[in-house]
Amino acid sequence: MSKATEKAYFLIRENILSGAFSPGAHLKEGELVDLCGVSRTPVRDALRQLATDRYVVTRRNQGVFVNEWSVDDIKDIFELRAILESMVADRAADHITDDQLLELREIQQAIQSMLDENDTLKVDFFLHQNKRFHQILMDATHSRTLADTLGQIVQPPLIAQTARQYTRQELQNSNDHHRDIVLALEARDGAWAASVMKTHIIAAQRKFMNSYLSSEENEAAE
Amino acid sequence: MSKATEKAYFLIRENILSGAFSPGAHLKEGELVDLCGVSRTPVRDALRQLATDRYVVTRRNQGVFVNEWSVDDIKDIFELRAILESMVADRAADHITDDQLLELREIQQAIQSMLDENDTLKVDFFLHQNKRFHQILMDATHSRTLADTLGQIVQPPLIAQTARQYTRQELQNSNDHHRDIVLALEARDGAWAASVMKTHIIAAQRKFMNSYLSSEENEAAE
DNA sequence: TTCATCTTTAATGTATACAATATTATTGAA
DNA sequence: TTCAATAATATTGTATACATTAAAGATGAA
Repeated sequence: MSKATEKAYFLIRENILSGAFSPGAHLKEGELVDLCGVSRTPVRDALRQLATDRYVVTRRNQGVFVNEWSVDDIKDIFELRAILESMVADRAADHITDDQLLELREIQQAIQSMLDENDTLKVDFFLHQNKRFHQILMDATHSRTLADTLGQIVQPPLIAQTARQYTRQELQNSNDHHRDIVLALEARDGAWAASVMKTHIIAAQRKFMNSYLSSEENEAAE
Repeated sequence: MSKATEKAYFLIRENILSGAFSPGAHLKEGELVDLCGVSRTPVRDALRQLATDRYVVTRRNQGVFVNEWSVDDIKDIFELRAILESMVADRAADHITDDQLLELREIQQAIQSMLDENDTLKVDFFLHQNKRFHQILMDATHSRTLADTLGQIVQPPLIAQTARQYTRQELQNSNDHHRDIVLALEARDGAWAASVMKTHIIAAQRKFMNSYLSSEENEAAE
C-alpha cells in the first residue's frame, strides 16, 4: 500500500475498531476524504483493502458499509481459526528456529510475570504479546497461503473483545496454553502443538460466546 | 464490482488463465487500459480484486505481477482446500435442501453419462459440472466466512490443469467420490461427507503433484 | 571496459473534474 | 392523508491531468 492509501486504511480501521463507525454504518467517500486529508483515490483503495480484510462490505453503486457480524459468523470465524491455527502450529514444529523458540519463551514468561503481579490486569500488554506469539508461529510456517488466509479470518476486534472479558484465571489458562505450545515445539511435536492450539482457540471461542450471548440478553432486557 | 471494473477484471483474468500473461509478468496499467478499453481507475480496481483472489501480487510503487506458484504454495493450497471443503461438506449435511440434493444427484449422473459414452473426454463439461457441484455444497453451508475463504483459496487454473491430466479412470474415481458425497448428504451424515470430501481433494492433490513434478523433470531435461 | 553518477523516460501514486446511478424531496392526484 | 410520479440532490463510478517514484539510458572518470 502506498503512503496516502496506508494513512487512510489505518485511520478508517481505527474508527471501526474504536466503534466510532458502528456496524452497518454507511462510510461515504466524501466524509472519509475530510477525515483522512487525502483524495478519493487512496480512500477508495483503502476501502477495497478493508473489504478484503472483511472490516467492511461493498454494495455496487451504493458504497461501503461497516461489516455486521452475526453470531453464526463469529462461530464460523473461531471454528476456522481453530483449524487454521492448529495447522500453523503443526507446520511451525517442522521449521521453527532456536531464535524463534527463545522469543516465544520470552513472551510466555513476560505474560507470566505480568499475571504474577498482584496489580490490575494489563490487557493491552497481553494483547500485544499474544499477537507477537501467534505472529512468530505464523512466520515459522513460511506459508504465504496460510498467512494470507489467516490474516483475512482473524478479526482483531473479536480477539480484543474476548481478552477484555478475561479474568486473571482465564488469562492464566491462556498463557498455560502458550507454555504447552512452546514445550510441544521444543519437542518438535507438531501433533501436540496443533492439539494444544486447537484447545487454545476453542477456549477463546467459548469465552467469547458466553459473554456475547449474556450481553445480548442484557440488551434485550433493557 | 461496477461495469467497467468487471469488464477489466474478467479480461485480465482470462489472459492470466490462458497463459497470455505469464507467471511473473509485469502487468502495466497503461497496456491494460488499451486492452480493456476502460480508464486506469477501473483497471486499478480490477487489479486490486485480482490481488485479493491471488491471481496477481502487488509491489508498492512497482505495480502488479502475475502470481508465481511454487510447489510448496500448491501443496498448501490443496491442503487448505482439503480441510475447508470437508468443513463445507460437514456443514452442508445439516442444512442442505431436497432441491439441492436433487441437483447434486443430477450433476453426478450427467457426468456419469458422459463417462459411459465411448467418446473423447469432455473435460470442459466435467469442469463446469464439477464447479456447480462444489458451489451447491458451498451455498448449503450459508457461511459467508467459508465462502469468502474458499473463494480466495481455490485457484481455477490448478483445478483445470489437474482435470486436463485426468484419464477416464481418474475422472471416474472423482465422480465416484461425488456419488458417495451425495449418499452421505442424503443420510445427513456430516462426518461421512467430510471424510469423502477429504479423500476427493487429496486424490486431486496427488494427481496434480505427480503430473506437475514429471513435467518439471521434462523441462529440466530439455 | 567497467563502474558510478547523472539525466531521461516511463511507470505508479494522487487529485480532481465529469458521468452515471441511487437516494431523497417535492409535487400532485386519488 | 397517502401514494405515485417526478424533480432535485447526493453519492458512487469513470476519465484524465498532474506528482512522485522507480527503471532505463547516457555520460564521464578510473
